[in-house]
Amino acid sequence: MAHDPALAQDLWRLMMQSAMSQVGRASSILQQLGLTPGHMKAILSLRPGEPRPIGTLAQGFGCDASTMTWLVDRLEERGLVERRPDKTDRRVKAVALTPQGVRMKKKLEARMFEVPESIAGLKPDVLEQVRDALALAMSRAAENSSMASAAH
Amino acid sequence: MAHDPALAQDLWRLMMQSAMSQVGRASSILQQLGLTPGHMKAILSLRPGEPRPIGTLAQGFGCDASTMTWLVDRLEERGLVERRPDKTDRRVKAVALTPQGVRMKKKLEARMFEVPESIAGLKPDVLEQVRDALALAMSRAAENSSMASAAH
DNA sequence: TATTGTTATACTCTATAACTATA
DNA sequence: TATAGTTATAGAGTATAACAATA
Repeated sequence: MAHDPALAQDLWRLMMQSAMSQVGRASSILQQLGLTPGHMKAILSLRPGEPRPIGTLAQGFGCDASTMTWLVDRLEERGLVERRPDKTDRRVKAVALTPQGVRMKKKLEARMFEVPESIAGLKPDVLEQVRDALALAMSRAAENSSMASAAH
Repeated sequence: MAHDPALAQDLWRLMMQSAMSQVGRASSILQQLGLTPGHMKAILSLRPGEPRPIGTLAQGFGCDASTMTWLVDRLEERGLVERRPDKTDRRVKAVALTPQGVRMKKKLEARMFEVPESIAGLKPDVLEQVRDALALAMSRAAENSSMASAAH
C-alpha cells in the first residue's frame, strides 16, 4: 500500500522522464554511428562466435520471420553479419557477426553503456542508495509484470 | 570525477533497464487503447480548450508539416481531434481535441502516469532518497546535454 | 506433411518537392 | 514575395500470404 502518494508520484515522473531522455540519447548515438534501431537490436543480440538462426532471432525480436530476413539483408549489405549454412539442417541459415560487425558491436556498446558524468560524479553513498532502491523497485515490477502475463 | 566506477556502472545499467521496461509498458498501454505512438504524442501535447496550429505542433514534434497533416488526418478519422479555421489568419488550421479526444486524453494519462505498486509501496525514506538523487542526476544530465547541443 | 527461410505484396510512417490559398 | 497547409510521390520498416527447399 502507498505511504505518500505525492512522493511516489514525483519519483515515478522522474523515472519516466529519465527513460525518455535515455531513448533520445540512444537515438543520437545511433545516428552518429550510422545505424538504425533495427541494426542496433540485432548487433546487441548477436555474440561473436555464436551464430543464431533467423527464426530464433525473429522470435527474440517479437517480429515476423520475413521481417528478420529483410533486416538481415540490410545488415549483410553493410557487411556487419553473414548468413552461414547449418551443417545438420540445411533449411536453417545461421546469422553471424563478421569481424567488422564485432568491431561495430564493441563501439556501440562502449557508447551505449558509457556512464554519463552526471551519474559517475554522484557521491558513493547516494549512488548506493539509488542503486539499491531502484533494484528493489525493478525486482518488484518484474514480479508484477510476470504475474500479469501469467494471468494473460 | 568518478568515485566508484563499479557502483556507478551498476546504477547506470539499472537506469537503462528501467527505461527499457517503461518503454515496453507504454507501448502495451497504447496497444490496449488502440493508439499509435503518434496518436499518443499528439493527444498529450494538446490541451482541452487550447487548439494549436498544425505548424506549431510539427515544430514541437520535430517533424515536417506534411507529416503533421497526415497525423492530424489519422486523428480526425478516429474522431479525436478536429480542424478549426483561425479568425484572424485564414491560412492557419488550429487542431482541437473533440469531447471524445478529451476523454481519451484522460484515460491515457491515467494509465500512463499511474504509479506502479512496485514504486508506491516503497518506504517513504527510500522514495525520498531515490527521488532526490535521481532529480540531481537528471538536472546534471540536462546541463551536459544543453552544453553539448550548444557546442553543436 | 510440417518447417525454415524467401519473395511478392500491401500498409504505416516519414520526408521532399510541387502546389493552393491566403497574407 | 513569403507563409500555412495540402497533395503527390518516394523510401524505410513492418506484416500476411504464397512459395521453395528440406526435413
